[in-house]
Amino acid sequence: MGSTLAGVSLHLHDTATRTTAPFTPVREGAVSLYVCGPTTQGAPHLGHLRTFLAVDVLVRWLRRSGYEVTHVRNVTDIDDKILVKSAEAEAAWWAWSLRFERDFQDTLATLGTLRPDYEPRATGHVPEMIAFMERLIERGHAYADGEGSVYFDVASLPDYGSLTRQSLEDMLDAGEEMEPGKRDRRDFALWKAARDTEPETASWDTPFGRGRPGWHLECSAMSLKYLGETFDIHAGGRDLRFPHHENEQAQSHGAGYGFARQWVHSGMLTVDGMKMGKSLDNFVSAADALAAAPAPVVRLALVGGHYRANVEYNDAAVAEAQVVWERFGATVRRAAELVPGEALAQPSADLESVKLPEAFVAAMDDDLAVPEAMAVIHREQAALNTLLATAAPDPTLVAAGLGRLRAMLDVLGLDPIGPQWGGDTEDGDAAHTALDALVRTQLDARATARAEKDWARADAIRDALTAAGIRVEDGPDGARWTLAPAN
RNA sequence: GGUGGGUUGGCCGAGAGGCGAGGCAACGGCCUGCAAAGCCGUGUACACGGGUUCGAAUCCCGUACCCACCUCCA
Repeated sequence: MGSTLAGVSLHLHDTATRTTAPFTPVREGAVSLYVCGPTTQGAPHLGHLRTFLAVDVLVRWLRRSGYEVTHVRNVTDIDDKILVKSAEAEAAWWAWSLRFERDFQDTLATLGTLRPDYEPRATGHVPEMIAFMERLIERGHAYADGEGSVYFDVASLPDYGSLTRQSLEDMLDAGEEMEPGKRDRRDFALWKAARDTEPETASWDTPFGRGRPGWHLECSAMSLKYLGETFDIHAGGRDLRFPHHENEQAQSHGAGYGFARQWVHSGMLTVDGMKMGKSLDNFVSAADALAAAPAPVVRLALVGGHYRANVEYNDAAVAEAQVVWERFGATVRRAAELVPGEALAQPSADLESVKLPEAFVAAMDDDLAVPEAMAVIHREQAALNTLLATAAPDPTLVAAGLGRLRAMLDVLGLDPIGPQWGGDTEDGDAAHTALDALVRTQLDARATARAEKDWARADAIRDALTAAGIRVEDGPDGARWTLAPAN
């Protein structure tokens, strides 16, 4: 690790400049990355997950490239909707929030994502937010309305709108109702005054009155605390660009901080071409998706496209991912059987020493061109399959090909026998060992029948195994078996 | 109305001035006792109309349609 950093190779697209340029972090060899995490108002759906999966691939690639990555993903654990929904459910807002925070974390773990280095909660950073607001007020970019709310003075910041290229005049046209405490309807809330209808636990005392965090402010405060005044990458879903990211940037620039040097925005997950979401009621919950297909298949369906493009999610896409995933697994397992000793249970860490094919590196370095990288993976897989089809494949060559294939798949979090999918537990499992012994007796009987050219008996045995969900494959070195896919 | 993105073969999906990325499906072949798996081959596609060029899916002009954000949204 670390040695691959010779020269800048990764090029990343920056939403702010709309260009793809060489990536150079503030601190050589280290990358600081902030991503807007979930608002824990409800169960995760696939649209939410797509962003975090895209970031996961980015983090994996940065680490694989030798960077030391600090990955921070916040949890918005208090907001209007959390209060409304928890009240409707007659639950404490904080219990409601934690429930879905855990749901998100469990789901992301199921999908094989690496844990962020920290997942700060908004409610844990009230003092930092107060300090941030005081600083903004001092510098003339914010004002308190005297009722407990604090607003950002949009007109005070010349570069407001620069991230999304919107002019202040145009924003006036989008007619939003003027809230009483605002000086200008385009101003946004940094801090929201407590309301009588809301629980006592949902507000905090501040010099400006009692209230609770505004959505935008928390991200500026938390990124400052954990990543510093200037950090490398701010990531998030494309739909967050305005107002959220624009407002975050306004706050941090207004406070005199460099803030994010680069913006990475992922495309939306779509259904029939339209953004998956609650408002259209076209979303697929993570739970439903994971009940319908294995986790790695869902993962493949979500990370297989380019991160900046929209990804269409439907039954056909899942079915295709399923086929591709099974083929990856079949090739990797067949190859692993031929590599002596440790290779079977080779931990992912060892894959880091594998030299990746240049075409794969070039694809990933080109703004994470996963579809192109996939093409390289398929080529490597075909070559390995060809090798495996020969009578007595050279184990050294098999090991090399297997290492390359697994290492590439691992970058996408899709190594079929990697630790995130439980490793190669199938072979260590007692039930599997017993089943293997039983199936072997059947296969031996079939081999005898075949040797005697008793095709009827041989086929009857195979049919019985097939009916039991066992797929028989004849190869140059005899028959092998696999469990037919469950889904 | 403003801002940004898009329209590629049966389906999905890259590419971005000259060589048909890749995947799924289909068909054909090889292998096989037959299968399965695997391998090989087969598709001349780039919304429409003009233009630039020796050459355009790729550049320019125009048109149509779609999507996202501009309000909470990953």
